[in-house]
Amino acid sequence: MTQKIDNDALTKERILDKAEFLFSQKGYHAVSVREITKAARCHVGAVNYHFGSKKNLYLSVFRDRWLNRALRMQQFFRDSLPDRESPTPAEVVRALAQAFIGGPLSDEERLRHHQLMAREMAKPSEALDMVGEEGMKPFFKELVLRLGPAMPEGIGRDRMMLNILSIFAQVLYFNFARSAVTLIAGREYDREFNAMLVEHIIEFSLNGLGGTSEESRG
Amino acid sequence: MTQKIDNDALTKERILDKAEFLFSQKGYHAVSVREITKAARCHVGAVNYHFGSKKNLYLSVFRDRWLNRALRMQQFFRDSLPDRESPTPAEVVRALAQAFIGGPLSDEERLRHHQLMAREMAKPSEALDMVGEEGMKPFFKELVLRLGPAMPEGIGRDRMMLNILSIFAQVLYFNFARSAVTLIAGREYDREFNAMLVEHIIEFSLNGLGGTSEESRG
DNA sequence: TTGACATTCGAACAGTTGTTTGATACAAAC
DNA sequence: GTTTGTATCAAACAACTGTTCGAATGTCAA
Repeated sequence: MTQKIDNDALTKERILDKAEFLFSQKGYHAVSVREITKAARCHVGAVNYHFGSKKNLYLSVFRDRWLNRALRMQQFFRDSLPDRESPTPAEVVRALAQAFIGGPLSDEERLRHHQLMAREMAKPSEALDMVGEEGMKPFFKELVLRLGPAMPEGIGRDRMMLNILSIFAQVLYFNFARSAVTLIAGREYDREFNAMLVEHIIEFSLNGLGGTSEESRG
Repeated sequence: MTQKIDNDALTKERILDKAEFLFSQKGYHAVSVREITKAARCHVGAVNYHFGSKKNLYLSVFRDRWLNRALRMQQFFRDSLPDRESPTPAEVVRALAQAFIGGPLSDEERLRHHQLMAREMAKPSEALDMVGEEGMKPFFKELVLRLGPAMPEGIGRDRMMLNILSIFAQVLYFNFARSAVTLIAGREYDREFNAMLVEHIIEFSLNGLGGTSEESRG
């Protein structure tokens, strides 16, 4: 009764995958259900059958895809930290940047991930509430705890949050604003440029954090 | 023959204004012509009469509104620079950040401005080409010229561009991602928080630039 | 007043939107 | 075999999309 053998779950999964791709590329309203089903090689009713509505399909993308990836990146970040008790801020920032720029995600996955989030930030929906509570907030709290004790003394909680946000700002920007960066920098996102970006964000962020370490020359 | 006396030009201007507001808030596809005309208190045909098409209305928003504001901010930046021959990178960055965060724009104008651009970067259209060529590229070239001679020696052109992009990344982010920042930071964008943001971006950017000055405590 | 003009209005256009429905196919349980 | 539950498919739904059209309106020049 649950599923046939093969094509059943696959159809739902195909829809989810194509929907995520198209939503990330064009945004919610610019993508029609028919465009999704065409890409997923199924019929229009399939979306409402499997997900109830277009809106719910969009939420499912965040629940079943985005959140998983976010947690994977967070785990990668923890595994990248040195074994010692209290890593230096520099080490935390480096692990953070590497997890979110390099990390466990393929280039294409990362592009989807950050474009979806950028759109969600530009016009928040229930999706942001959900992944915000279950994915972003807890991780942010964790970051504050890790960075807190070792930060330049006297720095306020507010100031520290802003620092972390500035790091995410760059990670997000250099992913979702690729076209503008390409236009301005006159460079494509090839392997070499990607590597340069990683190094730049790490260095810029380490310095920005307060120049707490000479490790910034990475 | 050209215009009536009053309501003529005003209708076109009202459409442009409401269109800009709605486009910046929801994005191109999420806004219907009827929604715009309803907000502008005119009739559906008015858009096609005055602008030809919805797409052209969108382009007009960038041509007649966005570009003007960009140029105004750039001029404000120049006027903020000290009179001396070659301002230090710190002075340039400070003038830059202040022009784009504070500057000649009202809070609401700035919000519109950066949200429009963020959307355009997420999915570029002809609009980005246009304002890219006429607004962004020339200003970027100017920045490179101003910063170039005084930067930490040996820094590559590429690296310098990335530094500037990282500054813009923050300016853009803290404007278009207000909801996420509010969610994470637990603070509204009140006057106090805005002031803190300005100071943070300047400090973070000055440090990120390479810690070239102790002025960073500004 | 007359004519020319630009603008407004209301209605309608054809096309697309998300969603619903009923028929059909198919596998597993009885 | 029959029954049961699930998935696929095609057709249709009403609502909305951007755009076009012709009549009406108001304003200026002659």
